[in-house]
Amino acid sequence: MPELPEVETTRSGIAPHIQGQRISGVVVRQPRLRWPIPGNLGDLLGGRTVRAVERRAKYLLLRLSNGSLILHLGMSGSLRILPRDTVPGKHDHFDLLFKQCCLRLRDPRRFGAVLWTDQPVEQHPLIAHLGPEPLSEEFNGVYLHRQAQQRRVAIKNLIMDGRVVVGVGNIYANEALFRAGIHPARPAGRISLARCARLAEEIKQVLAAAIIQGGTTLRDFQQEDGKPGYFAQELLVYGKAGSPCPGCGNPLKQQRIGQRSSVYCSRCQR
DNA sequence: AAATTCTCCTGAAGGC
DNA sequence: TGCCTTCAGGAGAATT
Repeated sequence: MPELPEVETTRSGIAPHIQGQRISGVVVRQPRLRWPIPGNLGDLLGGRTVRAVERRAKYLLLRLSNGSLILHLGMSGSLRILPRDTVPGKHDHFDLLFKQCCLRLRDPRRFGAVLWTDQPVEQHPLIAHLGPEPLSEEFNGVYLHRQAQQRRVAIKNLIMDGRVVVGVGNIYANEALFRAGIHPARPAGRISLARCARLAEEIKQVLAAAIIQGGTTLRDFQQEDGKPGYFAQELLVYGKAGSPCPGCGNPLKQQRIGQRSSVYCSRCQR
């Protein structure tokens, strides 16, 4: 499922194909995503050139001269670059057509989004109140520790809260907490500065490593060329409940924390 | 105010 | 073989 590494992999994959290219058409086959795809996208986008392909949190931003197209992959979405005449599949909901190719959104569970804004994208309601990027210097141990003060919520929920830090979804939250030796259910306010620093560092490390591998493919995720991401083979705990802990050999436990499945070692993580 | 629950959706997997 | 139930989850909205 697309988290930050998968979205960044998608961004870097599609950018060379569409940056500087003119949009010749828009196809909407199924407008009912998380929010309806605007009906006038054809008029807004037709003939415009994609100036830049950027990412903020898990949102992809296609910058045009008259505004920005905001794309979100939800949890089962993927974007591919295809020949223009490729026959669409069942869940291929949206195409942007270019002279040489087609950018196609596939999203079986339809939790994704295709939105438009003609305002500065930083002011969009979905983006304006987001926390810092995890790979930025702004996100560090001191910052995380400060955010955790007086908070009784589980640390795993805190690092998955987009107002605190963006882009950390369930897979990488589990992995980072294991690598940092912190129990996912530990109250956020009861973690020392040193351990917050370790956690912030592990979040950065695991995200950066996953970007290099092209993200994690469990079921749906595909890179822009249709290939899977290869970070799944480097996951230490996610999806491995019952297996021996890579650190101590004890069976990994699974527990729901904040409606999310969490995997951890009760011996290595405190 | 903070924390929890609900909601959208499809497909895989398990039970009988 | 097939139908039913359960689970998975990003993140905004609603509720406690």
